[in-house]
Amino acid sequence: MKTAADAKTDTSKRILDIAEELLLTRGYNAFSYQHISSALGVRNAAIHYHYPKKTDLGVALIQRYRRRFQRFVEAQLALTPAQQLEQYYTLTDAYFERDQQICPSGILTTEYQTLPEEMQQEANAFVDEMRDWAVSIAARGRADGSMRYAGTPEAMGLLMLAALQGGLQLARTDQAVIDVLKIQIRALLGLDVPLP
Amino acid sequence: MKTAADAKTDTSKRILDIAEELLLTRGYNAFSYQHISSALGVRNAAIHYHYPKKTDLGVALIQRYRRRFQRFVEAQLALTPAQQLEQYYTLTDAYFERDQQICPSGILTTEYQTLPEEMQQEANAFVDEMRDWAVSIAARGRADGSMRYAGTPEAMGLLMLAALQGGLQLARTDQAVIDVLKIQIRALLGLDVPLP
DNA sequence: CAAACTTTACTTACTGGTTAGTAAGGTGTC
DNA sequence: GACACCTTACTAACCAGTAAGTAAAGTTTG
Repeated sequence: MKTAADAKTDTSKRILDIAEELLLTRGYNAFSYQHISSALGVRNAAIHYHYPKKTDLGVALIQRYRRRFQRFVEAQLALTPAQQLEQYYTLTDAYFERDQQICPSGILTTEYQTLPEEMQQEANAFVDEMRDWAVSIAARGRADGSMRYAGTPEAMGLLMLAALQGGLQLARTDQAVIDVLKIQIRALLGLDVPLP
Repeated sequence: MKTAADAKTDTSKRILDIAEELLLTRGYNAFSYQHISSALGVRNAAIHYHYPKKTDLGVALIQRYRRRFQRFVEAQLALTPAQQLEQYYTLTDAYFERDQQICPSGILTTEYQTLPEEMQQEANAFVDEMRDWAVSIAARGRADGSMRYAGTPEAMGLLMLAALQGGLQLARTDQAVIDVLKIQIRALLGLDVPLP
């Protein structure tokens, strides 16, 4: 009898884990099947067995992000907008603390022009989902009166997404960037700065 | 007699121009000397004659950006902060309209971990200079009363830089991003929206 | 229950293409 | 004839991807 865990082979999942690490630190064009196979202790062709083309691996990576992000969002539907923002911050910190990774949308949109079309489409969908979530935080915050800011929720959500995406990249040259941006976004939203 | 123009050979400059286009559309890791030589109609080794290592080309590119950006900043010292911001917007638009390019700091910080150390140092300096300029706009705007915003000028300048850097990348999936961000940043600075 | 097969998850060994980089030579100009 | 600016011709490394084979586990069938 097959267990649910068999659906995704252990090796298959470990390939995704290693590829994810490589994608967020080096970018899609700057990692190879060699990197993965040597990290995993198998031969090159073994990676091709699980993901025949590099495009297949790239698409699988983004799809996993999308599923994960959807669960992340759903798990926080009951939180206040301010709490949701803090969760977003926690996510951002987690990326940076793990080898100065940047967020997936940052890699995918930066390398966009060189990505195969199937990856571009997945990237579009992923960016849309992240943007929708940021906008919904801004919209709910305004609706319940907990956030006060200029402009529309659509624009404010987009600004938060863009600033944190750019911020994670800039943090590689100065790690203080993230904290400064987190505080500034709270300030622009009219939120009280949490006591240390 | 040598003219001043000979200091930088015509071919040498054209290599930089083509490399710049490739860097801002494809990224440093995703363009090769082949791309340049075929675009220029010369052989591969001719590029190596002018820039022996790819690192040399990369460093030369960033240094040219830095000189160009310094002239850009100096040419606008006399403008009001709001006018300086509009010039920054114009620069941002120019990138996007040219084959959906992104800003150099976006490429350099995203690919940062894979860049040779000499390029990393140049990139650090370049990012610092861009950041300083953004901060100075926010600072002068507050000082002369033309801009009203929450937080410190340092934080607000950094936020503008991060948002526009991220925004140029996100614009590849939705071109309306830039305009939305430009309007939102004006709003957050308490600037009147210019009439269309 | 066991022999016969099919499938899974690899391996070895390879191809053809691209990469940065080099060495040596040619050509025109001051 | 020295120098600037290129060429041809090459190397060694790496890249994604493929073909064929293998060992073990699972499945089917007599």
